[in-house]
Amino acid sequence: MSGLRARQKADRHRRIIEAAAELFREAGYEGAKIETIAAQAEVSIGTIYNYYENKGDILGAIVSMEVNEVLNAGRGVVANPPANVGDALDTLLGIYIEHSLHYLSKEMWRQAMAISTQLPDSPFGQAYTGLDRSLTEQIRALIARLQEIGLARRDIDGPALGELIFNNMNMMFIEFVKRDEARIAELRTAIRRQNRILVAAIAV
Amino acid sequence: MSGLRARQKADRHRRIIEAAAELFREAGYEGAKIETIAAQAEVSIGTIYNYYENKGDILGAIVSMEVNEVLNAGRGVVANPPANVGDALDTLLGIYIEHSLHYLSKEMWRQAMAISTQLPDSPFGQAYTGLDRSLTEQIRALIARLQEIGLARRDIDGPALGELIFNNMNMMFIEFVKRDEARIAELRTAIRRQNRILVAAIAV
DNA sequence: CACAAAAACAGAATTGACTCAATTTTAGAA
DNA sequence: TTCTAAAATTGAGTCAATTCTGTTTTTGTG
Repeated sequence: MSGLRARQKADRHRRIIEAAAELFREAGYEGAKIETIAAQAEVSIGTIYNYYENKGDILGAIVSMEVNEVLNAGRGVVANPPANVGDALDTLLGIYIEHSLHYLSKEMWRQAMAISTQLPDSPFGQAYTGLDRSLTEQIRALIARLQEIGLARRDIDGPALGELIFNNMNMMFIEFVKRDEARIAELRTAIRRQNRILVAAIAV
Repeated sequence: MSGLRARQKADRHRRIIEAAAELFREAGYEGAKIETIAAQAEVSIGTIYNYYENKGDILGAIVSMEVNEVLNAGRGVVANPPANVGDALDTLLGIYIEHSLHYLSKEMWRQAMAISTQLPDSPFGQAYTGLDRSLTEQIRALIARLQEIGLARRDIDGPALGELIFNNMNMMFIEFVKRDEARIAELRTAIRRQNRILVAAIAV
């Protein structure tokens, strides 16, 4: 049996997330009150806390969906990378960055990032760290692929390089979401400029 | 006249910061109540909010003092760098990292970082961004110095490289403060490993 | 010195996230 | 169908940051 209880549970999860996503978008994270989310999802305040440990975890569920989509989109690039190191990196990181504001506003990103460092052991804190690691692994996979194909030098420390590239992009992205007026195009240009140093060092 | 009002103001600032620093250390950031800080500083709650916009700004004042000390310590290295690129970078970043936990616990760092991304336009948010920029500039200055002396290639994009090195260190530091069990020695080793790639690319 | 305006202070009231004890609903055994 | 234990829901209550308004202190002028 699919179980009445299990079905109701999934349904309530969905209603809470949908209500929260809408309110976060309309009123911002701080502006969206748990009371309002509860009303909109037609559950009580207590029920929300039965499903999520705290307000941040609700945002976390939304962020996780977004990042997982990005990871999926990245798979194609790793499997079939452009024919030189510079373009390969630019394409993969470009996917990450261009996707980033589809569902999440800069304010939501700021909150999500803040919560993940503030409460690294909360469910979302751990999930976020895991997502960062997955992104790092994907970049590492791309580098390994490029080394395999013979586009990148084999004597380079691939894992360390992958982490370096991810860390740099991530910090640039953090600065990007901190400034509302910052544009995606400028972010990509700046990252490309930094990566050029690395590309020169590792391209065969 | 030095002004009674001005003197009282400076005195109250000092008392608030001292009380807060002590309580943050003893009870942690979340554990330190504004009410208690006010009592210990012998001012009212309202007065604290007259001096600082919010609880985060109090922590911010403490963090700023710490980072400024680090910047000062770094000046010596820039003025008189070790005789090869790898050691020069390692020495400067080593100063940053080794100093970092002198006055501030990991929990305080987590809070400070979280606040700076959560409220980038608050007084502390802006100050923190400024501090990051100063650290980046110091690394850039070191690279420029190494290029001058002839230890680093002149055809490298120094500013971009400086930002890359800072961003990577900073992100590694963020992950470090997120895990209570992480050790400074491991952090330095990991950063050294990553920088090795860069050092190989830029040393003459 | 007396006084009015400006600045700073005080702490009660507000606000919103989160808790918890009581109530309701579901599962499944008899 | 009836009953009981377990699971889930509810919302009033708690707690701590922040706001707000009335009071006090300081300053500078006549």
